[in-house]
Amino acid sequence: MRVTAETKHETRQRILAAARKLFADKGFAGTTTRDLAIEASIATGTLFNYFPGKEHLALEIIDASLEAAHREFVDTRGKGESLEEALFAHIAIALRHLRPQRGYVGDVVETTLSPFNRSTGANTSDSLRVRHLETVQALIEAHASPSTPQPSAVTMHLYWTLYLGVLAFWAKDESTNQEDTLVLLDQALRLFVGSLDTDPRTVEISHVP
Amino acid sequence: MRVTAETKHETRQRILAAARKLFADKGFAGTTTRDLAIEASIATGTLFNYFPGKEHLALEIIDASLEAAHREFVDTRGKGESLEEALFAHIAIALRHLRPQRGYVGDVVETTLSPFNRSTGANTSDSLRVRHLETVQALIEAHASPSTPQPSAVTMHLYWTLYLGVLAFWAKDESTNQEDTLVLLDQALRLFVGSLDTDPRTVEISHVP
DNA sequence: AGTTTTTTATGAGCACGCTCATTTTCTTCT
DNA sequence: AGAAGAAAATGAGCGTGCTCATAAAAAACT
Repeated sequence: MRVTAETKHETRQRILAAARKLFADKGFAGTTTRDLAIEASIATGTLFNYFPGKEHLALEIIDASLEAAHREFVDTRGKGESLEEALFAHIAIALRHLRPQRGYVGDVVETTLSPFNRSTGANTSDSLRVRHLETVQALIEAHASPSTPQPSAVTMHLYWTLYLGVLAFWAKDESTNQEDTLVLLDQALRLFVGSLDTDPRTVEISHVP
Repeated sequence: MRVTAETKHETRQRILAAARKLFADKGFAGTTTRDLAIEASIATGTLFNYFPGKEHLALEIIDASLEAAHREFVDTRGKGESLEEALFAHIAIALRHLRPQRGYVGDVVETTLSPFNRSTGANTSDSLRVRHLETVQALIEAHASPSTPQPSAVTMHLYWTLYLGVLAFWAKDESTNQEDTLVLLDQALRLFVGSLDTDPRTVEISHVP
């Protein structure tokens, strides 16, 4: 039993290694599941015994990078940091860790992380989003002034929207080291953080055409 | 030549009608190009003589709705309207016109309108985005106070991001008549409009980790 | 060790979006 | 009207991602 379990783990890693290599080389769409199988020395069908699909494979790679980023973020928190600075660092670190996957993050995000995504139970993409949002919410609460209300679901949706927008820009950013993305990130966060203190309950819906 | 030209137009319309019907009935993913061909009484290959692909079909349907919405918007402009009110009306009218397509707008937007989208020249999705952004930019300039700077590319990207976020929410909104979406829309626009007067040039990039 | 039961690997095959050589239909020229 | 050329329709077929009956291997039992 021991042997088999280890073998399974090795096969899993071999598949992930193949995916990292081929996705980076030929892109996500340019890599076929048959390519992956050959690179990992397995049959085409075997891949699907380990992962529910090609997309999930990319998601797992991205997830690992984001987890590493999160650990670095937690380890490097300074004290007198503003909420905006903390969020900026959180995302900037994530982008740095995602750099090897920059070529294909878009392919996965657009179909899987997007809020358009049909939410089919608890999968990796859900946990990825939930984990990120929980971190952000915790940061907001830690920095909240007494007058600041608890962030609503709508507010968090807005945050996620802005986050995806930044990711999208970054994936296509041609500027050196994607430094333009940081300008966008700064503006997006300023917008978001600035909106936290305004009370969203004074909304008028009456001017619907 | 007359006859053929008319016939071609009729076939085109028949395909679009088939797409409207089947996409609404069985969803975008649930409709195969073979289904569409049968419904439109043509061969599978013929469909691709009229449209570059299945996705483009959905896009054209959505585009038509948005064009109708735009005409209505232009026709119903009141005078003493604030920028926020104008943008609100612009989008709310669009959502009303898109209602028949609500079930599958997401499928198209996530892969085609998303800024992740590889921009391959001038296609329908590009023109759709460009047209929308031009309208918005015109509205902003029409309402601008002298102190307000011309909206930058980054600002417009932020707007587009927020717009897609609203669309995403709307597509999944289970509340009666999607009224929750209007709350989100209001908050998103307040955020955006409020940010227009702040000068984005005072950005610091030095606090990159 | 031999037998049964469970787990894992395999690759032929499916449905899909889409292509393209061929056939069919329409137009133009004499 | 008939021949030659142009335009459009056709459906067999390709390459996908993924499935599933079957085979091989491992584990659990006498």
